[in-house]
Amino acid sequence: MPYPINIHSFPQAILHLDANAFFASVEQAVNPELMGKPVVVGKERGIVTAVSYEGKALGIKRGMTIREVQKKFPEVIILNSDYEKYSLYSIKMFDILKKFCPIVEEYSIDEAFADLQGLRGYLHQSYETIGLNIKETIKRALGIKVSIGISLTKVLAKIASNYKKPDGLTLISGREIHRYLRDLPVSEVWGIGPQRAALCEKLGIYSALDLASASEEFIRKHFSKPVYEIWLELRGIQVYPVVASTKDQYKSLSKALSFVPTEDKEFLLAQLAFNLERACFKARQYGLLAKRLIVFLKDEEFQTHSFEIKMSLPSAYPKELLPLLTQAFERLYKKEVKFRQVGVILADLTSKRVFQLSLFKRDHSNSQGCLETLYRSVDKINIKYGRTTLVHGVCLPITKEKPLKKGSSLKIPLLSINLT
DNA sequence: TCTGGGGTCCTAGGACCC
DNA sequence: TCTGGGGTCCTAGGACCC
Repeated sequence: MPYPINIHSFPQAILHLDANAFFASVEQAVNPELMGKPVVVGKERGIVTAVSYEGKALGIKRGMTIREVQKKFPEVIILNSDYEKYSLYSIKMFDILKKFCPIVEEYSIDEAFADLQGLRGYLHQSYETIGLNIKETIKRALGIKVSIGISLTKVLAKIASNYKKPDGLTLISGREIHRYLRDLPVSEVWGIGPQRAALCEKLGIYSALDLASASEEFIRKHFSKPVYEIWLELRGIQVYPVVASTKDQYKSLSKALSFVPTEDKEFLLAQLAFNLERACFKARQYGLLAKRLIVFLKDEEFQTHSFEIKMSLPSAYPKELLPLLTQAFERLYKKEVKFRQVGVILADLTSKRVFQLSLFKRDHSNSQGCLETLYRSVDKINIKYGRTTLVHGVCLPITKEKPLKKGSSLKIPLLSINLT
């Protein structure tokens, strides 16, 4: 396939790799019988989380209910999602990419950026050849098709990888940028969401080229910093570096659940407490402790109301955090307002090991040590018998009448204990 | 004591992404 | 996709301090 591109005009180059319909592709790769057939993942949630290209061709989209798919397309193969399997494939895929270019940023489970600058000379290959080799190696080793885009900046590389979707390879050189931006709606540029797109339209900017051609003065006058940076990237000026790092370190960690809007105070607090349990559980699994706790409620108009509490000692233990959660909730709750979602964020996360080695040296005689021991046992039981076997009593009213939104399946705790 | 200007830090809320 | 869940980063405004 010809790529009529002057690859010698690259002063710098960034590659974006995007696995196509990743979860469904992995399932097809694992089970060759599924190859070429419409496959849908997300059975356990009742909602389509991923669709193979054969399924997309039928008109199946993300977010559809599984029931609807079964009814309309009985031939479709419907599977539970298996994150561990996908993570494994993700790691293998990125490992291959790293063999070609050492500087790789794992952006999400199925996307990565790589800095190609200087590699052309080093590998004695054109960027196009490098891209093709990466694609072929991944296809051969893993049975997965990916799309690759190569251009001057991250934003342009994103546009390039998106240009030809299943199994594509697109290079955008400096002198060709305008050709790719001309027919691209500004709302499809990475970083331009509904709000910024609406502002663009108001200012007479419709295509990505309109945005890129605006003057610096105009951009600075009407837009915020992120849009200014996108503007630079569209013009081929690198703003966002490729940060080589594995994406396994969280800066924050959150849990939230939506329900039919209610002002039931006991119910809302129970939901919050349950979210806190889940967030803390996850933090403990990663060996993390939080220095800040943020509690938020979303009202019927989708406005969020949040309150932040700083902990004197980092924690991932509901026993310690529940009183703080309750305080925060009291400040945010208004009895005349209905809320549709509540959640917690654990922020300023630090590694448990580092914290303990420096301060406590695994001393179990202090309260933190006791809590850690206690929760280690709780976690063992919950892992063995289900995540909500042991929870704090305050969570129990989540089982109250409030019907949950479609598709959500909340497991009801078997047992609650008062951890003292 | 008042006025003014300017810097930094913090926090609640927004916007966006996958 | 009339809006699910889990992340990151930015910003406006207040508090506080010279």
